Amino acid sequence: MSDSASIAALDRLLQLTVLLGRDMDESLARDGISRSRAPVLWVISAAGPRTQRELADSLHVSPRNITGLVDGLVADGFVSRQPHPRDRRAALVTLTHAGEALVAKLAAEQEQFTRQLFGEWKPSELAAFSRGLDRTVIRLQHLIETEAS
Amino acid sequence: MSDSASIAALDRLLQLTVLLGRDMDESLARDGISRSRAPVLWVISAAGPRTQRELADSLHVSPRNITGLVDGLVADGFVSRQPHPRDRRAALVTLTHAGEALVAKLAAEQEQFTRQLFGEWKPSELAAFSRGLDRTVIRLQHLIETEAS
DNA sequence: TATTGTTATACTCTATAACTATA
DNA sequence: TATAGTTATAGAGTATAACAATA
Repeated sequence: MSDSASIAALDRLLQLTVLLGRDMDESLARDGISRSRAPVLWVISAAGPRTQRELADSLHVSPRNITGLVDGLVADGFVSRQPHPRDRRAALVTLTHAGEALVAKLAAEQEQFTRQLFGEWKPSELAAFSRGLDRTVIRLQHLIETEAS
Repeated sequence: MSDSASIAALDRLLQLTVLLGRDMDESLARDGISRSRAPVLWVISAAGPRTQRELADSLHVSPRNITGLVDGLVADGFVSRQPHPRDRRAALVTLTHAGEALVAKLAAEQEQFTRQLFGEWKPSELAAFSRGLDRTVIRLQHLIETEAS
């Protein structure tokens, strides 16, 4: 039955989601940040200083929520609100030195985690797995879009 | 570089985790339950009536947290607290008829979701992907255990 | 003494709605 | 008028600590 094989695959995927979430939470907690706040840093690190509206759109959360996340990051010294050069309503959320250092640390830890997770795999195995992940992501995005409409 | 291929694989895995979480949240919300409460039903459905202590251990959350989750499930009519036959301190959290119906509905939806996600895959592709998931879960469980010690 | 589950308390994350300052 | 971000308010989920009832 190909059906039961699919169900087993999804079960494992969901299990993996839970384990990955738990591991990430603990790892991030050791670095003094949470799973909700970390993506704020990643977006700014990748795209440069952003307004809170842009962050809210990128992360698919409400503007009010971003206010709270940024408040926390400011209190912990990882970002600062800089005046927007052309719009006095908006603030540009910008990485501090500590924020940049944290992003670098998170990236290094993620690299080490990757090595622990996939280091012993044969290239052909990794390639097949990656193709599977690709297809699943694409399929899932399509499902979400068609559901939303 | 096999290294960059691993990093790309983990990136996709994390992306998949986010998408899967979002989709699950919405799907569960339509059924009138949350991502924190649903696993309570799954455990009871699979293993029979459980004490709150057992649920807390199974789900790796605090007993206090289980009190709140069960309170919500009781209020929504999906479970009831039955007296424990041999321990008057404990209560056995038990599925109601509505709870059993909900679990059946969730299982059916998950099956349909599986078909949408993997239905068009070739058996060989699915098998390779599943093996990859298996290995990743096992490796991750091992990492978590060694970290904890 | 130890365990079960509660009350007390507190924090994070999330949302909607009303409001202020600016565009 | 419209937009950016705030205050006000509310609710879910999470945790620790102190406590009552029972083992």
